[in-house]
Amino acid sequence: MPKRRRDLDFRGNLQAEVMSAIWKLGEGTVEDVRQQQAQRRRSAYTTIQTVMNRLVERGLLTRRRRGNAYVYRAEYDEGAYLARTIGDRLADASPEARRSALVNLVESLEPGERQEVARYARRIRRTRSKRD
Amino acid sequence: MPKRRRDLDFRGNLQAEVMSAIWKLGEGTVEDVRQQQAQRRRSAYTTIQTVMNRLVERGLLTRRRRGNAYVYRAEYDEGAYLARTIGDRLADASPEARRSALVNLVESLEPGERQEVARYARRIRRTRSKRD
DNA sequence: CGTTCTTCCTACAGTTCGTAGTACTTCGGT
DNA sequence: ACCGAAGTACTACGAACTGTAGGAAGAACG
Repeated sequence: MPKRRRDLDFRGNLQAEVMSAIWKLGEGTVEDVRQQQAQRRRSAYTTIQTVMNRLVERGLLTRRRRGNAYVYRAEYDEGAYLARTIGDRLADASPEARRSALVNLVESLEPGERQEVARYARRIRRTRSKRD
Repeated sequence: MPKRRRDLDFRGNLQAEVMSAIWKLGEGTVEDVRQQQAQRRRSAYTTIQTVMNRLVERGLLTRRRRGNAYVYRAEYDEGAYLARTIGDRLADASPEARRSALVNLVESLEPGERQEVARYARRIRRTRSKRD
């Protein structure tokens, strides 16, 4: 009987859409998020509400009252969330796969990003070598 | 009504366990995979079989006959799979989040890995700068 | 043939997701 | 003080995914 709960993570498309909207807006009400959807395929108010409350239950969003309504915000910013889920994946992998994935990853970066990664890596190295 | 299918991806624990076993073994039969489970919580033969066949349906495993039984192998090696799912995540993220996640990621690497990443990044840069 | 290994097909209950209706609450007016 | 609009809470439901596995049936061997 399935009972897991990968702690932080969401699989659904709508959930991803909601998180994405909140990250973009910084914070927002149910209606705000709803307005972010293309007017064509806009969900019912209650649909978004349900999804958002489920995300609150799971600790991905928090909400606080503002007047009559609730304003939701993300518990983690997008970068942190991303880093975390990626880190989890890497953590579960074998060392070889990890290595291989990193190489692939570097390969896929934009030149600017690659440069920044390299620079940052070097910086850490310099900083830490003083202490070791 | 949920209809998605994130193409390549699996969420279940048992599925992850199976993939992991196959990656470790290189290839294997249902029984081989089953033997990889701790004897305590070993699933029924048919349970593993079902899961493996579902993974075949989704293109994560392939199988071919060997005598009476089927031998399963992974369609993608672990590194490729990992790189791919991570790449997908990064692709969906905003540029800032992407950047931030990469920095976090570099931070979390082992010194050796970090060095390798930096070296590899530099190598690509050198190689490609000749052409630009 | 009977036993054994395996496969195929079928089933089922627990969970997540998307979707939304209904009924209640609360606030800003009139 | 009463009404309508906005928002919330609660409830529901079907589809998909998962883990779990039983039973029928085929191939293989003694």
